[in-house]
Amino acid sequence: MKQKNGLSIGESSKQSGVNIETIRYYEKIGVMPVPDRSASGYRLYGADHLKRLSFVRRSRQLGFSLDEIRGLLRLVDGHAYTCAQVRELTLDHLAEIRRKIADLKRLERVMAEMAAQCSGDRVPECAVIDALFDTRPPAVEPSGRQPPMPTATSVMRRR
Amino acid sequence: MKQKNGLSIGESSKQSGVNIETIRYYEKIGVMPVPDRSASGYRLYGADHLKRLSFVRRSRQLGFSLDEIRGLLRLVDGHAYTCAQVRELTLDHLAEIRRKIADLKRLERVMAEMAAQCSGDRVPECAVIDALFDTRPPAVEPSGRQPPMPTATSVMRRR
DNA sequence: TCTTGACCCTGTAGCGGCTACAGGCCCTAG
DNA sequence: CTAGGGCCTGTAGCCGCTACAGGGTCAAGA
Repeated sequence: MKQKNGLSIGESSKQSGVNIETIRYYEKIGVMPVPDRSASGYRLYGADHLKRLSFVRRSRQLGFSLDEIRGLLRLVDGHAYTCAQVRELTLDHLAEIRRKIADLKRLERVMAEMAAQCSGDRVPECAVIDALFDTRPPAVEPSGRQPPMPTATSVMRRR
Repeated sequence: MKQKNGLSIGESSKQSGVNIETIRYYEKIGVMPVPDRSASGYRLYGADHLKRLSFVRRSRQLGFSLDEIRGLLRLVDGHAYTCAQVRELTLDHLAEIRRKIADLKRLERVMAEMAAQCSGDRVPECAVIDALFDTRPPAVEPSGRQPPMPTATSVMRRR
């Protein structure tokens, strides 16, 4: 598997935990650099590629968007980042996570309340359905934009 | 705006809070029924359509996927649902929300810890970057599938 | 009556972040 | 020499919309 000048994409995938298709995708969108190729056209990766792949994976796990990761990588690549810059991105992201948590907690409360209304009866009447058919507008809107989480998380108003 | 046989799509959009394009999209994917048309081909909506639109909107706000909503609507349309069936869907959904909250809270902790390591110095060394480059695997995997939230929410292992 | 502008129509393409294929080449083990 | 796994490129699909382009329709004002 291991050529003298690098690892195959499959080996890199195993070691970094990033899917093969995803590695090629990252290359296509410019998150990963174009790698060297073997004589027969196979991609060859070195230790620096592996580190970068792990960086991207880790950042994705932490919920950074690929765009945010591009920003982080630009700083890293330029060796020009300050800790303060990085912290700012991190804190922005943290704030967004907290917004999501708050939204989901409101959601949780509403769902739990709806479920609690259910008697489990066989009749075609159900508090949940009634609540969903209720046309009153929700009182709490989701806190700002949340593009990484397309399903809305706003909440019905208190009953 | 109001024709004798129904509301225009724009009026329905305003009253239901569902975007015009989204209403047409719902029709295309079969969540909304094909409406009557005026002589000139305009869609005409009645009170039942408005109720259904509100139902879908409300359910989306509560994080139900369109597929789950289709399930709810099938029950409603058949007038054959039991409260127990609906409650089951609701509780499933509630469990998923709770998983997401738990994942996000782990995330929050890790991000906050990382940010706290930051000194704000100008030097090109940063605890956040270091942590992201750290190749150790995360200890906590995300709890099951979470397709509605594509950004991963697994978390690095405790430092 | 004509014109303007708001509305509506269909159809298609794009978003993010992948994933899954189709149809081919390459490489190694038996 | 053949079978199988790996790798290649390119394209299409997933969700839940949103944003066009390129037209038709309708009502109010000059």
